[in-house]
Amino acid sequence: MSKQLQQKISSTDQNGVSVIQNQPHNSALNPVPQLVPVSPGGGGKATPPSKMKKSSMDKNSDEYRQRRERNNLAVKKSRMRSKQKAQDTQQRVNELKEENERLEAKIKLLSKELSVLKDLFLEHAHNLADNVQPPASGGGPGDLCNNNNNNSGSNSSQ
Amino acid sequence: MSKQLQQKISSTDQNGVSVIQNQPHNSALNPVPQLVPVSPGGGGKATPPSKMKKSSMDKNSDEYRQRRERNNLAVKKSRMRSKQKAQDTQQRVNELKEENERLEAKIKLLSKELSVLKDLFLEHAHNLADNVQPPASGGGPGDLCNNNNNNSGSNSSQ
DNA sequence: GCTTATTGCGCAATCG
DNA sequence: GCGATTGCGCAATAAG
Repeated sequence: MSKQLQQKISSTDQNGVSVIQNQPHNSALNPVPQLVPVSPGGGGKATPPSKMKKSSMDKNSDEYRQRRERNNLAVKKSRMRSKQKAQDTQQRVNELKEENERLEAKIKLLSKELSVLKDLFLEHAHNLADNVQPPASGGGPGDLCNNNNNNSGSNSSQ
Repeated sequence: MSKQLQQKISSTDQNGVSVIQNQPHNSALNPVPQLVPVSPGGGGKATPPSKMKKSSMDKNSDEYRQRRERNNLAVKKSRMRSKQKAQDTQQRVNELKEENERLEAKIKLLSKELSVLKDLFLEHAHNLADNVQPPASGGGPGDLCNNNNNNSGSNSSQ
């Protein structure tokens, strides 16, 4: 992760020329009339800086083709990985979303349970304050011995 | 989103030739002696199928260059978006992870609260049983409110 | 049937 | 020197 100038540098393309002539070795059919510069070690050259690194710069060179092919392979591999990673990340998102929902559901349930228990507590406190034991009137669940059974299904492991 | 054959088809490259000569119009510096095939519509062409769709196939054609340039732009744009999207996805993962942790913490807290309340309840129930209710005669367990309480401290979720 | 968007691929520069 | 990444352009499709 440290490429910025590459853009400019790579734009060497602009002045340069890239010829692609894809034929490793099996040249059974060679329809292309060989339009390669073929000016590697030779003389002239009009390219400004003129690098001329090695003889490997030869497009005809066997070595050049090998290097290219290897690089192409590497590129393909790298891209596959990259794509795979992206996919994995996407999947991770989905998984996390699901887990989130589960957790929220659990929170909801626990909250409800807590609320019920607190209500029970309050009511009981009232009863104590008012009297000692008024007959449980209507709505209120005065039954203290009937509470901890709703959580039976809430222990869904993780 | 449906490419599979493209691989094979695109490998037309293999027999074909791709010449890149990057010079929109601004040819201030033109060190390269123009090594373009220049055999678009003109000459024989040895490419097997030989499509020759239109005159737009001319590499020299002005229109061709324009289309190429536009496509290059589109490509760049598309790739930028793609990259952006990937980044966003990654970020989403981080956010979701954080939220997950928050939720789990909350669950832990609620569970603890619940546990405490339940214990309180139990204790109270016992008191009631002991005091209000006279000890039921006989050895039988007169405690009616005591059946499912072993789980008091065992709110171990996951 | 045009245009733009997306995708696979190869090249070259660069990084590690 | 070598493989891995990355920006870029090309061509074939897909999508609109």
